[in-house]
Amino acid sequence: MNEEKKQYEELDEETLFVVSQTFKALSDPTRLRILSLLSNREYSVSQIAEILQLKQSNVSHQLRYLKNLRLVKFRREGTTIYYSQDDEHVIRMLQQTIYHALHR
Amino acid sequence: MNEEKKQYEELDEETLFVVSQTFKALSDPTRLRILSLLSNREYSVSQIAEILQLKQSNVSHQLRYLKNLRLVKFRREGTTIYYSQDDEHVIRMLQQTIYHALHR
DNA sequence: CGTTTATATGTTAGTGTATGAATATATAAA
DNA sequence: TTTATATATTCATACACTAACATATAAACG
Repeated sequence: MNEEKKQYEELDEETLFVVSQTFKALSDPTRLRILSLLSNREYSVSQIAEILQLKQSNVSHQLRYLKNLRLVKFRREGTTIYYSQDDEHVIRMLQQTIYHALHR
Repeated sequence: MNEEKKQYEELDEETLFVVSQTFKALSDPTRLRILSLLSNREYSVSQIAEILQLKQSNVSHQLRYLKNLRLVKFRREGTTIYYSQDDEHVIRMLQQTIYHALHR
């Protein structure tokens, strides 16, 4: 009745950090909206700001955050920078969870 | 070159809230460790605290948090309360993400 | 009832995060 | 090279979150 505790193998710290970071990226409504938008196709920063009614600086902040986690990528075209999603797994997870939330 | 903005249908606020809440639950390392532990089988509060080396009050707080989101459930046996996971979808998502993090 | 054990809750200090205003940088066009 | 446009960054601030300690509640049992 006492030995049963011993079996569980803990997650290593590195994995724990990566996983929690990933979920943290998805825990903010603004980032969720941006990622959800980008799951379809690429958009420029100003397009994102206009569509989602956000300040440009806010969009830039969140895109940097997402870029650091390699959840989005970008390409430049003149002065315009187009962002798109860069992690199929995360996008799939997001869409599944949205579906799940809509059909509860 | 201007009309392409109009198509995107925004997530409604309720869904956005539910989804971000769910991910927020998973964004904290302590809650992740607890949920990961509970994905196998049920454990009492004191067992969780001992296995994960957490303060009892901390475990209780996190369990209440997870319970409010219906991610865990519990049953009482005398003074002991056993908690177990209560959302297959979230557990699956967690395990997939752990797997993904381990094999990158 | 009083005591012990298991769990829950209130409170608070420290830390982290999201946002916006102002400003800087970068590219293109004139 | 000046000007306009798009994006990034810096800085300040308000707010949220985590974890710990202290305390309360609830059940079991003598």
